[in-house]
Amino acid sequence: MRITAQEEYGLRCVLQLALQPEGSPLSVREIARREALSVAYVEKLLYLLSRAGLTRSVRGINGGYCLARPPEEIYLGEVVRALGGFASDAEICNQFTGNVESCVHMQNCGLRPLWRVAFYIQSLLDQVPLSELLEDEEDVEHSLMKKSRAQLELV
Amino acid sequence: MRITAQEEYGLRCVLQLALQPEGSPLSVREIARREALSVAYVEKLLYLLSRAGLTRSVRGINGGYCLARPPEEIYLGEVVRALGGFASDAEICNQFTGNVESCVHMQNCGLRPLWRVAFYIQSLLDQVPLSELLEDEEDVEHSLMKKSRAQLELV
DNA sequence: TAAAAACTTGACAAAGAAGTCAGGTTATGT
DNA sequence: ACATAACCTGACTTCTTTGTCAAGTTTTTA
Repeated sequence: MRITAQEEYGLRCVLQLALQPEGSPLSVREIARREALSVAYVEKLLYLLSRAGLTRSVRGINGGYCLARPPEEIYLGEVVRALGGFASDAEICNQFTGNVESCVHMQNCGLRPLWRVAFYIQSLLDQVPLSELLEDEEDVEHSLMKKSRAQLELV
Repeated sequence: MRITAQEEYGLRCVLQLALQPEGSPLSVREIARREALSVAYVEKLLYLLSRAGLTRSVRGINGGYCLARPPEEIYLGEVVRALGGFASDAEICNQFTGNVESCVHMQNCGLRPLWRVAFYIQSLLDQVPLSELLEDEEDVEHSLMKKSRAQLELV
């Protein structure tokens, strides 16, 4: 269970865009400078994010990248998925090398609860907007708990 | 954010041990057969788990591995950490290649909230005992939510 | 006490992820 | 219109993680 390098760096780029005043694009060169990453790598990350519809590029001499939506409407879960994120249920089954009787889709697979845990975590990340990451960090954990509770009350 | 292969397979081994009646060890050969993994790989995984104090080996001709504690007292978080799990705060800083001003330990690092999210997830996993994974899977998600709420009420 | 079954552990090879390169295409400003 | 700055994207190299190998050591049973 790890946050991959690609997710970390990709999120750094997204957060730089979130700090930018709306409507003024930030160039790849500038993002790369601020995060001490190579220009080529930042290009690749933003390509992945744009492909997922999270960022938007402005071409031309004063171009760059913007968020496709305001930071309040972009959720951590989306960013994580765009950057390679969680494996889907189907992918898990395809890559499974073990005996068929233990497949995730079988009733008797001991790991199914683990995947439920993973999906639960994913659903929490889908409730954290970027704007929250920019606020006072002490709030994040508390906010997550509140969201957990809200989810519980629906059950 | 991914569950690594090592975590998945290691947890499979642990769950096999948890299904075993207490006091009767399960051989590496048998675990490997049930999970369709190589004997060598299962040896390595159990070595990691024993090193972390989660399993206990019984040598000799009818030996094998047991859980070091009953399934109710072994938590998912421990298993994940034993298998390579989450990076610590210090490791994150050591491997950080970017500019020093953005280090996790600096006040102005935009990623600190992300690490708080990671730690929060970890604390949830530390509240899920193996015994719960063996029960009806529908319960797991609901139980996680209850635990989130309990944690919230402490704040 | 000897053989067999089992665990122990470091070193290594194969597979996969991370990051780079190179050669595009598109838009802007003069 | 042309030069420039910027984005676009597949192919490639490098590095890390996975999983295997091999050569032990320990314990039990006959």
